Amino acid sequence: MAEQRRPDLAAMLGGLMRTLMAAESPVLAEHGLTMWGYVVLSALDDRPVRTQAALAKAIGADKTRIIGTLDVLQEDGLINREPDPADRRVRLLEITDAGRKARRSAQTRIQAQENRLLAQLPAGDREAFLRAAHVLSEIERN
Amino acid sequence: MAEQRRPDLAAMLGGLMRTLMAAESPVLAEHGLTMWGYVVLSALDDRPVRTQAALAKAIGADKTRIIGTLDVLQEDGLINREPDPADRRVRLLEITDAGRKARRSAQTRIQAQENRLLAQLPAGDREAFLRAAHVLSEIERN
DNA sequence: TATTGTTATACTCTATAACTATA
DNA sequence: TATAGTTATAGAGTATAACAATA
Repeated sequence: MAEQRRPDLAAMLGGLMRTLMAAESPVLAEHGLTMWGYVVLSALDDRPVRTQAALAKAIGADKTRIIGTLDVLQEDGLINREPDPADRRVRLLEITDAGRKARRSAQTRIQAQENRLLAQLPAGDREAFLRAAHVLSEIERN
Repeated sequence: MAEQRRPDLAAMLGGLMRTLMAAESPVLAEHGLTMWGYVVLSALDDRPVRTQAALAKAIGADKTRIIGTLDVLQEDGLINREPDPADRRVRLLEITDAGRKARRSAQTRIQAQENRLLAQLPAGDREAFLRAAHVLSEIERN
């Protein structure tokens, strides 16, 4: 159980993130999506989020930061966004069919890119890596 | 070998990075270091980098972006930075004893934090995760 | 008075280009 | 003229606070 010397985890993941972003941003651009646009569509596709405040919290962003993104997604017909009749302060959010289609198309391409990177790992490590990433990404999300 | 549905790797790692940064930035602050200051000290400690241009390339930063960081590190006595007698355009960089001490103290604390996170994984996954992160972080660095 | 979403402001980061001092 | 480092400028991204409209 002795700790071995190793590079900082944050440094390794930071480098990997740069590689991933470089590979994926052209795919997003082809789909006419920004990174934040893709993040928002993904959040709305994976689980319904009623309000902008709930969405902001779900993706770890400030409520003011997502407004421009929502404006564009709405203009592009990728989300619906309308006042809640029961409480007209609130805007109800919903991904449209076009939004779902765009997101899933982008995701397929993005995960294919990711899989090409992951293919450089032995199968056992690859599975453990994804499993571990999933566990660790959910930590402190409370 | 069928691909399973999974969350995007970039999304998982992005969330984990946020967790790591939140945990580690207080440690850096206690040591009087910025994130970039720590990155620079680490690069200079791990392998000698002669010039600012070489350092910038090694850490994936623009040459103009590191200048302010170097100014502070030099003022604080954590690095030496002097013109190369053989080519006075070049500044030779070197970590000082104080710099090495600060870096290693910070790194010990940072890795302890990281190990607490990693402790939530089964031992096999933890080792595979670190191994995979190391392999993947070195990709495309050419 | 409190809450949701919006706008305005300022601040930080970063990228680009212009500059200097050497070679 | 080319290169290492620096400075200046402007642009993007973000955070904070003030605001409008509801409740």
